Amino acid sequence: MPAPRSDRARVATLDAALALLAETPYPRITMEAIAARAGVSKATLYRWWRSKGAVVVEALAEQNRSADLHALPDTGDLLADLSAVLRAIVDELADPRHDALLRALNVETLQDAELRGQVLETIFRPQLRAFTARFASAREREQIAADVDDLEAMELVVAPIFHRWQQGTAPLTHGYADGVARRAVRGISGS
Amino acid sequence: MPAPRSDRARVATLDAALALLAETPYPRITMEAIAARAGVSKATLYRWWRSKGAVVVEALAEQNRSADLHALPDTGDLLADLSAVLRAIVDELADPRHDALLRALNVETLQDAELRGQVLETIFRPQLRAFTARFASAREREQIAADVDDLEAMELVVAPIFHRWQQGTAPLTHGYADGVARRAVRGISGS
Amino acid sequence: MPAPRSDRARVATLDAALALLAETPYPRITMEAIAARAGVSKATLYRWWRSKGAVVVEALAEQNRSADLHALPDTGDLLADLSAVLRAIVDELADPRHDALLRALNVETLQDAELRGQVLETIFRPQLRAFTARFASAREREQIAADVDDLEAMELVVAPIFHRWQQGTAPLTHGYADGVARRAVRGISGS
Amino acid sequence: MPAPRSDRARVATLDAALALLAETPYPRITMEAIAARAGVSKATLYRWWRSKGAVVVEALAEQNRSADLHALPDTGDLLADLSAVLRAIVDELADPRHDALLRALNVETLQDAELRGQVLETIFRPQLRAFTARFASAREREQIAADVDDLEAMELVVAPIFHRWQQGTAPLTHGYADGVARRAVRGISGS
DNA sequence: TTGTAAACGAGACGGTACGTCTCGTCTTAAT
DNA sequence: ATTAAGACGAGACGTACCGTCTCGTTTACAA
Repeated sequence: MPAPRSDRARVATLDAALALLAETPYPRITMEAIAARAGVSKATLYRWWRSKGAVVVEALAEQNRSADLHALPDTGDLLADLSAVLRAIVDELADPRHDALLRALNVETLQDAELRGQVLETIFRPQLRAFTARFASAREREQIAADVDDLEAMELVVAPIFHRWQQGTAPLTHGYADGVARRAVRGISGS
Repeated sequence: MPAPRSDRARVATLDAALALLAETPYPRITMEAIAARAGVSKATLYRWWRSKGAVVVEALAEQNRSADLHALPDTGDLLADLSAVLRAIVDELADPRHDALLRALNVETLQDAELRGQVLETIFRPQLRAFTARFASAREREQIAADVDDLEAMELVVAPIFHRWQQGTAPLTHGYADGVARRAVRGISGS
Repeated sequence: MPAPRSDRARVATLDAALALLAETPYPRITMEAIAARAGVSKATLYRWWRSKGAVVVEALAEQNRSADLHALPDTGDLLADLSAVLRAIVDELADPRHDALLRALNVETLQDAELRGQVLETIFRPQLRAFTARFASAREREQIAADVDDLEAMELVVAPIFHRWQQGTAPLTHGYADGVARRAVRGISGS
Repeated sequence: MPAPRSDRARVATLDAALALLAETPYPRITMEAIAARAGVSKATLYRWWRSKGAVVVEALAEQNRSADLHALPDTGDLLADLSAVLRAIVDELADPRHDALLRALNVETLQDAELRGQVLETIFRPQLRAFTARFASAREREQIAADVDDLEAMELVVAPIFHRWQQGTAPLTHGYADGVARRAVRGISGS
């Protein structure tokens, strides 16, 4: 009998969050600002989201759904394909917009296990599936050891990239992406 | 006649920060609380540190200096040694105290490039040197490919652990540590 | 054709208001709470009453109607009778329940002329009539000057009590009630 | 050693409160608005005053101090003097500005015993002293009964006026003021 | 000059209550 | 028996304040 949840409010909120993320340093974004920008009341915000992080995570998840980035190339050459993927990631991370977004996301998930789970489901999982697909084809060609599962393989491939990005241990270049791909492919290959 | 910077205040501040980190969720720690706990005025705090993050980073750096964790075992068996190291890291990360500390550190460095650099110098660099020492011995035995530098090797080894820890993609076990060590050693090996 | 006003809702609302008045400091009573307590929707509340004050005034008027406090003693001794009445008022005002109720009522009527009129009609007027009856009998005995009307007389009698109650200028005792009665009777007496 | 209370903030706050009282219906005045108008932070407001009412009471007390309305005429004719005073009060209450102020004041004191005490000290007491002075001179002429104290006398005189003002039982005219004065003087007179 | 203590302006926080507004359901009478 | 006006419950919504908190600065005094 009560009025159902307003989809307008929901969409406006997520849009506002994305817009603010694009123009404002993350920690300076406030619930107050999101509410104002969305033309939505704070009461409504807090009714549906626990925190700024929760809004942002859902916004990014939404955005991720529409985008169908989720397919890896399959030329038959695993090393080449992974190199391409890692280079693409490196390029994305070089974009200040994307960089800021990802930092914001990590700041939140570092501190909130529930959001971590949500990100896992809505953002990480689809990407893992893309890797799984590519790995399946590689396994047919016996390019991957039998005792390595898809998650382990994916993490060996991508973790060094994100590590360098996050810690800033050294410049994040295409060259590094190629090196990581080479070492990772060797690492997961059978014999 | 001018009073020089009070070392008492400095030490008290860093101690207070560490104490608070041990008992309070990081985002709820405030400069106010650090000042109160240290018996130091906020003015003094802000005179010497830019932010909560800066205090915390310096406190952890200090702590890191005293501890001499910085040496890897060298039994001649690279895989075994790295497995041991990764297992030790996994154990540390399982400690809620350590877990919270590292999350706090990452939250700050994600958002502040200057702190990132500071952490790099005072915390990461010493650890890298420990790996470098171990890798040098491995290179003599030709267990590491010539075109892999120490930083690249180290990141291949440790990044998957930290990735899984941070993202919570799956449980962080000794078994995973062993697997990562195995794949990474293969990945950086020559021939 | 339309559904008529639901008496159930009306009664439930007024009952809820009285119940809340008995247990909660007035300014902390809310329309929200009245609605919830009465099992009535806020829309219904606002359909029939302009404000919290309007609900409360009607509730008290209702309550006042059932009670037939409205008769003054008539022993022939005007001073004694008025003393008794004023002592009774003093006793009522000493009851925290009654005290709170009357404060709430005054808070509302101070700020809302319409409610003031309503209270005048439903609460004050019946009490005035009781005084009028007693004064009529006094006039027969020529105990009241001809140029003093009933309202003037009543106000001289009761106002000092309410003034002391409201302003807290001094303790509100039976002794004071007697004094006020004595002075007022003298004040309204002929020659 | 600490910074003392800022008099600038205090004065700005009280001024802002008075200004708002002059232009805005009392219940629509908010702490928020007072803070904004005064250029003072809400934290400072709440540091020094418990509530809106507390600010207003102090503001009016301050204003009252500067004004020295506090002296009654003394022509020797008690009735005439009191008539004049009551007429002056009636005139004041007819001024919408003053009316609103006094209603606001009563709304607060009705609900807050502490404020009531404060008003008693800072506003009522000085006025009582003025009456006391006039009554002293009347007592010398034996115009007041010995068993009537000054407070009792004053309340008999002024309460009917304020009662009619507050309850709106009938129009508040000079004629009524004269009548009240006449009855009250008779009521407190000896013989 | 340095440090301490506390007040300050700014403004976000999480939350409450307001009064309005859909919703569907239920209750009347007048068809 | 059907309809339609409208009262009703539930509760979501935008608006506006609440009273508290954090933060970095400032002020005034002490050492």
